[in-house]
Amino acid sequence: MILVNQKQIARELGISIATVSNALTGKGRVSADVIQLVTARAEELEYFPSAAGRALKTGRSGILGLVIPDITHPVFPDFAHGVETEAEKCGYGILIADSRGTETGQKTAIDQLIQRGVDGIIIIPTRSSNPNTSKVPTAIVSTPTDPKSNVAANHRQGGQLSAQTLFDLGHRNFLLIGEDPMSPVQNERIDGMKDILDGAAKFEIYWANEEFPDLVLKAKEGVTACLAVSDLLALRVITEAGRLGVRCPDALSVIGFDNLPLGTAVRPTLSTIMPDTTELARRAVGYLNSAIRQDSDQPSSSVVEMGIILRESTQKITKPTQQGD
Amino acid sequence: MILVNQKQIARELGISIATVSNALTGKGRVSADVIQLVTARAEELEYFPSAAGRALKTGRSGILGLVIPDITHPVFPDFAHGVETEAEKCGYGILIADSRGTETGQKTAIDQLIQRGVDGIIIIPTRSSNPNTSKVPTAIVSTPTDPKSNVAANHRQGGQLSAQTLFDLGHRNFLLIGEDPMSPVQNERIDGMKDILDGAAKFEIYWANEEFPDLVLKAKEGVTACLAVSDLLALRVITEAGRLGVRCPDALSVIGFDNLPLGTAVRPTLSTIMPDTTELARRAVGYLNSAIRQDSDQPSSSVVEMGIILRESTQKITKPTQQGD
DNA sequence: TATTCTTGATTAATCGTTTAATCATCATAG
DNA sequence: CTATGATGATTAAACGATTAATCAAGAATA
Repeated sequence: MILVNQKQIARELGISIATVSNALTGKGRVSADVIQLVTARAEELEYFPSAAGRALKTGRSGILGLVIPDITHPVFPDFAHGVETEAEKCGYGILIADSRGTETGQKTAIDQLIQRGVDGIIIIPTRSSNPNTSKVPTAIVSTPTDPKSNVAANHRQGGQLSAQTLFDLGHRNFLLIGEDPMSPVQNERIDGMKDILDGAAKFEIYWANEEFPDLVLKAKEGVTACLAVSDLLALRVITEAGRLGVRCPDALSVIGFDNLPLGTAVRPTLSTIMPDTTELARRAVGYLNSAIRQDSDQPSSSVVEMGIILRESTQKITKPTQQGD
Repeated sequence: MILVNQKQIARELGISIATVSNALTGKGRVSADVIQLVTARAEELEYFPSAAGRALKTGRSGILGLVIPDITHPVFPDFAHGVETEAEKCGYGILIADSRGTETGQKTAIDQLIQRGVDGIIIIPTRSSNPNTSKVPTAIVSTPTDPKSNVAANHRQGGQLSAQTLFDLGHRNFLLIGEDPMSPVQNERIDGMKDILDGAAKFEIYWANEEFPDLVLKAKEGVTACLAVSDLLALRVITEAGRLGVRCPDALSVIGFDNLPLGTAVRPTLSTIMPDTTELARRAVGYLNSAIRQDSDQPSSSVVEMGIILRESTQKITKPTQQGD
């Protein structure tokens, strides 16, 4: 397999290398027929410009770095997919690096990427970390309350959507379930729920890492709806309820977050609040792209609204809420 | 931010560029004190060798490509994580490309990666496709029955493990549930189950895409165990059973595949057959690495055994099987 | 006819690193 | 005292693409 480069094309056609380059990139002054000739020959020989050669001269590698705290986090695949397709549209490839959730891991991941010559980096930061972003354009995908965030999903609005939807279905006695009270994302979701329910309905908050509610007891107390901060948690609620004889959605409506694949596998299928990861990815890449090109008219931060997918796990309340204990 | 390169270090120390390069790579003949001097100065200036410059000269980019049919496939994250950590150990970065499950997508993804100068490619091929592997070293991660496969998980043995485990718990009347009868992976898993059960127990096979079994009826017919080819399917079985009043695991033991995160969220928690994706990734990278270095003593194909994780969804049979219908 | 413009192509330098070839210096051996 | 070697450093040529500067030749203008 002989390596085919511009030199070879130039030699075969008896012209200079510069003309080949100009013909292929359409930059200098080249006659139409020479362009024709060169592109045809390049096609025949299956010529691909050398990434290294081009990068060296232009100082741009055409590669973006993607730093994620935990590749196994369920939100990641959709996001990565979006980043990848959007990046491709802009002519970029995606180099992934896992920060393993630690701040030092994040630092080395970023350094690695810079070392490999990426043109820019998309970072989903580990909790409350301060990624060093001086050496290369950066897009930070975090939460709306994070001041460093460039792109974020509106978790709070998602929480509002979650609560409002079930409120509108007639529910007035809620269980709000988070997992980790230290998680900013989960707290924002819970805050959004509270925005709607405060003063308008009865509700209790549980953090599953600390204590999981007794669903039978809660049902007896009049709870008819459960708002979970994640689909995994919602799944736990549904199945726990099922085994305890609290029928879902007849006796208990449940809604989750993130639109995981499990949502269509579980019975009843799971209603969920869905961050538009594709849009998130588009904005992150778009932001980064114009940061690289130094388009200064770029918004410093944008927030993506969440949507809802209604399935079987949520339904209109069937019996009036027992307001008493 | 001034770009710091070997030239600058050389100028500052009043020595030649070649000496700087030699000192840093330890290749030519350089006195110990000069090495000391150069490395110290490089450290101070935070010098990083230019990936482009090095790649151009050496013809190696230090980057591996990873082609996956569907980034949202639940097995992917673990695998990608393994590939990434293992690659880093060997000094490689990982460029991901999504083939979108189509053969043309796969072809363009591979071309893209080659164009970007990757040193090798790991491919999880789309169904029964023939990835063109001529231009660059390739490791194909497929199934043991795929003749092109270099690394594979032993799905059949996994199926055997699944069936044997429940057989050993006393079950004699099985439901085998797949999703897509066209999937090689699922068929191999089912074949493995049949290896154990054929002649030793009663069993029926259902493909959920075509028809989902009536679990109440099946329970009445004496079925006590359900072997699903994926955790998602197992989840559906568990929750479907739950809603129909077939108690799990008391009346029905269920086991899945892939060790998805949902397995610990669902109640009862889900027993599962687990492909060792970390090991798979290690072997894929290892294979590719030695293919790149042209170590010819490389096994052409290796198969990774599957393991099992026992949780609550499987248990010893409580009542004797009703053999008759 | 001499001059300027335009067009199309070539030269040569450059990006940062590696590496073969060369050179200078000094020590050792003949 | 000269030849040989070893050592440590330098020169210069790559790698492949891009691009500013230059050049040649024909067309248009004065």
